[in-house]
Amino acid sequence: MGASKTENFTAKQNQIALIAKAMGHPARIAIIDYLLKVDTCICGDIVNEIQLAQPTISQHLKELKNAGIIKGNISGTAICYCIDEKALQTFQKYFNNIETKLEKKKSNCC
Amino acid sequence: MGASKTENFTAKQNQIALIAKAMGHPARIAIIDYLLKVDTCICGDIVNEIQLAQPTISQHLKELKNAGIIKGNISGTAICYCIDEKALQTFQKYFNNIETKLEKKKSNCC
DNA sequence: ATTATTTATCGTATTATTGCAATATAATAA
DNA sequence: TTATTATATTGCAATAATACGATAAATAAT
Repeated sequence: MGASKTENFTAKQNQIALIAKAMGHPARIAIIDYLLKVDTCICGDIVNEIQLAQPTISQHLKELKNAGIIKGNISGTAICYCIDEKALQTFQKYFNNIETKLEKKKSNCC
Repeated sequence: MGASKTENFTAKQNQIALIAKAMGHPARIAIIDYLLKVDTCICGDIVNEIQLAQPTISQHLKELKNAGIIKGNISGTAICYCIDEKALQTFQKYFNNIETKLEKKKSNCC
């Protein structure tokens, strides 16, 4: 693409967009869902859970990690991934703020 | 890209990813922020607010509309856009669910 | 040391996104 | 009708994302 003109926007806007973008793929939502379901942090059986090739899953994990949504821990030959709450909490705060603003405004164009 | 294999995922996962994807660009976050700031629903001065060409803004508006995040209303030659709360509420529900699950699990891999 | 296991990286084909100039469309105003 | 105004669409170039086969890297087991 033409690169996004990130310099036109605030740091906050770029940060929120980054997290949202990382969540903008069903495979990555499925990974998040799975990590929330299994109470212990799970590594490579995500490949079995989701019908995508191992390199593809690895790539998705990398993007979630870059966005700060998950974190990993080496454990033998495997790597244990789990949710990193910080990014999700940042995003939730943004959403709670949106809801507060929506409640205050009753005007609606349609 | 290779097309996303949406058929591998649940309707819910695809829906959440769709909304997140629409929010995955700082210009679109800026548009949402602006629509929340101006209490009356505003149309084309988004172009003045954000330093991008008019066709680019129009395209971003289209994507937000497709995701159900905003809605528009023809008003003379202008079009009045405003937040459509439904999609955002769907997303927030998903997030509140995540937070509930995170609170219940104290285990952490790192 | 050799082999098995697990995850990451590389290379590449395919498709999607970003951005804008040019142009089209639609409603209003003159 | 002929501008004027506001928004959408088209077309295109540049770049990013998706997916996977092949391969590498790193640890564990034999």
